[in-house]
Amino acid sequence: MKFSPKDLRQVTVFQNATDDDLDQIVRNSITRSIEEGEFFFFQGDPANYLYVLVSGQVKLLQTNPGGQQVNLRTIYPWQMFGALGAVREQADYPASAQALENSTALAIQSTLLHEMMETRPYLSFDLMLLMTSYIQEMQARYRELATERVEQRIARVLLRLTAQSGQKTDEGIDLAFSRQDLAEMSGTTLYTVSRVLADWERRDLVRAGREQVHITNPHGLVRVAEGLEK
Amino acid sequence: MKFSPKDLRQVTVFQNATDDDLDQIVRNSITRSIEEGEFFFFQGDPANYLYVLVSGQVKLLQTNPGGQQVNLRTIYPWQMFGALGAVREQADYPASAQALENSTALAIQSTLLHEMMETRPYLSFDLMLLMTSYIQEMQARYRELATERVEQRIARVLLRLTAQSGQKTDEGIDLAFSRQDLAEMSGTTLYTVSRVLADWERRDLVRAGREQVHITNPHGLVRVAEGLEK
DNA sequence: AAGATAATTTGCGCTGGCGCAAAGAAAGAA
DNA sequence: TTCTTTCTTTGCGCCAGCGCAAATTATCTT
Repeated sequence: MKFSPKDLRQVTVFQNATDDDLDQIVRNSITRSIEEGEFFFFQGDPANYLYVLVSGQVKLLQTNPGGQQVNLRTIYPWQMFGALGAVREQADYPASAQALENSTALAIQSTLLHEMMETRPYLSFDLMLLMTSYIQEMQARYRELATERVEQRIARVLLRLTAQSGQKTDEGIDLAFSRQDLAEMSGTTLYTVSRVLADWERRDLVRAGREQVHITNPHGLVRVAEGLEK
Repeated sequence: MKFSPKDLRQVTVFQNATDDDLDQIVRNSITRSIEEGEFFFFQGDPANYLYVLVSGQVKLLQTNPGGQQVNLRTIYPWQMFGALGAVREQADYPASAQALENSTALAIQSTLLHEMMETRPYLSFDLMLLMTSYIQEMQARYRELATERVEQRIARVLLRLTAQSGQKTDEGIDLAFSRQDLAEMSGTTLYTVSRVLADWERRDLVRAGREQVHITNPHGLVRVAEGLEK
């Protein structure tokens, strides 16, 4: 997986970086490729690197003491991950990062980031803006989990995924996720996801396949997410 | 409610500020006092100010389209709030801020903050650190809500409140919150909170009164939060 | 002290969603 | 092709937690 320093400008936090900055980052970083199912890092590991995904797809997940998992977010190319641990000195990653498909990422030393932040105000500012958007998203998801019922939450997950990664075809939108994935993303179980999708299929909102959801009626799905339907 | 600019150094984000900076902030800000139950701002208002609580207690809450509320966080003196909206230009507050008791806060113009951030790198850096800690907290709470049952979540809320504001007396810890408050904080209903507290009282973990919870056995409560009990 | 108000408790019935288990379907391996 | 693995569906029973309603208790007024 080849890329040039300037590709890094697609990363929101690096959009204001100089060419020199980008060169320096790439020179001092390493490229890591891992296969589907493997992990870039685990929750609790010392956060010595922060990552920029170059290709593939990565999910961030948290595990509770009992071993249950929650999906926090899915990472797409040129998004940063692992930054939460890496911005603090001596911190640990608060989540694990698992590749959903064969993936390549640039691993940037946390210490390098710290050094750069000292002399480049744009960096902490842009990082701060990124963090605020994450907070807002987490707050919204928290509210949804606390107040909305499963059907709505699954609908929201599908709509969010559509915005992030949906492949638009002539007739609707294709999403490639298993029932288990969707369950972790919406805070429910794969059984319930399966039943809900089956119901939606009867109502001609989606067509569901193995590790695949095809949204035929996005507008109807929005109505479900709003709680208007039913 | 009188205070001097130097008091602002208790605010984590201002701990590295110069005396001049603090003077300038106070000179360009206004002090707002409101009574219990009133709001400093509402979700959706344009975020023209960010606040520092001087005295009292404020809760941040989000309302969904259907009108249901979720408690996001409780603010104590010398904590900042409303910053999430205020750091972005032209943004709205993502939550409402309601006084839990008569409260006074310093209202700092968002534009002033923006200006200061341009020339004072420590500001965006410290804000960024603050934001990362919020994210981690929200992620943890999200995970709890998704994977843990009500009893555990209420126990965690009580323990979190203990750490933040608990008045330690000879025999345990006093917390002043209504069943409704605790319900909103743990994502459940006041009925369930009432029943759980009644059960805990039988098991000598707490003593409950009107708008009051007295934790007699914090260690036992930790066991409940961990899911070990029962 | 009596009345008004607000917070809390608790009985009761209900249901949304969980999760086991077994069967079916799709994809991959040999 | 056949076997294996992985994902998905669905019947079934169950229960945690919800929420109404009515009673009880605490606090505040006058």
